[in-house]
Amino acid sequence: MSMVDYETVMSAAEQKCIQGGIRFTKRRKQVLSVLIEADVALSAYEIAERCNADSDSNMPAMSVYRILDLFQEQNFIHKLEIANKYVCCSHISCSHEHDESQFLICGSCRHVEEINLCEDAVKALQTAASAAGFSAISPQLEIKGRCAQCEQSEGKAVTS
Amino acid sequence: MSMVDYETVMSAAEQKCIQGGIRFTKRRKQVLSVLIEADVALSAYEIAERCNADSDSNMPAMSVYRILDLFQEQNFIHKLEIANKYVCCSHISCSHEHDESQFLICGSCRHVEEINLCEDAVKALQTAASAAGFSAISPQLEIKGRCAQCEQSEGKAVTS
DNA sequence: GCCCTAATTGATATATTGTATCGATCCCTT
DNA sequence: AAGGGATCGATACAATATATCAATTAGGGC
Repeated sequence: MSMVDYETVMSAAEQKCIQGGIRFTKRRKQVLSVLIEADVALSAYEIAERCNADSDSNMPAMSVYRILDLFQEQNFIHKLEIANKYVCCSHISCSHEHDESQFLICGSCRHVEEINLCEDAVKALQTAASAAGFSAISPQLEIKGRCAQCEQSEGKAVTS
Repeated sequence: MSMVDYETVMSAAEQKCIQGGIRFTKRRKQVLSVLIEADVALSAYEIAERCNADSDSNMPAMSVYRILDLFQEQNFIHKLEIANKYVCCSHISCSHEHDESQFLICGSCRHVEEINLCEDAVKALQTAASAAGFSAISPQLEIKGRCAQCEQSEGKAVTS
């Protein structure tokens, strides 16, 4: 999220918008900025709040949802459906194809960590999925777990 | 879900409640019945509707949520957080330990299919998770994909 | 059997997340 | 400059979930 250079990502996004025939408007820049600069996954309403935090802008949640939908189509962001939150894709400015992404999500505090699974594990998932008639699994995987901090602090079980 | 015998599951649940010192009340029986007999994952409000469908019962959604929480603690059911729906655990009446469960969820139509991953794939997930500081991943895995029917019918991409 | 206590339920309000709709505005193309 | 599609504003509403507190019910000891 903040490992990549802000300007690089923003201009890459702008280029991809132009190539896709859509506009990279002020609203859209605001939302992408917030997501690039966030070090955690954010809900749509949290994104709206952050857009409105330090300016005279009035970003309605409705617009955030519209822009998030657009960004998902463009593969600029991922929705973490387990957490109902959104994160910036770490490969916006990469020229190569969209990678698989795997996210660990803490069942207690909802902390999110991005990991890289070995290819074999991913292949095993693909195989199991196609055996069940699912022709394509999403390149994105959400895994619910329990982060070190929560594990340490108290013993309440992960809701399975 | 309906591969297991209704009576077997209900009485196993009753036994586990007694052992856990909680009551297996009429309300709770209603909810579990609905989930056992459902062949698809249901939302909390859908469960309430089905409870109220063919009787003079008036199950409020509030009660459904309370009972679902309880059942999750007892490992009677799973919440599919990607779909915001609930399914009966297929191992309520098993004496052995709670198995891993993996659910494929169609990103288009939300159809749910339960699969069994090979141990190696699960181990790979566990390893990757602990490398990232997640001490325990949930035994349940939700995988978003695209079911055969949706793949066939139209070409809209899975939201990644 | 009766009472005490804790578990369970009822009832209501409210928070959070997300979708639908329709008119206004902006901006590119001609 | 005008037409038309993309974008945005504004409002309403649906779906999912939590908080709270009073009322009721059910077991366990006497």
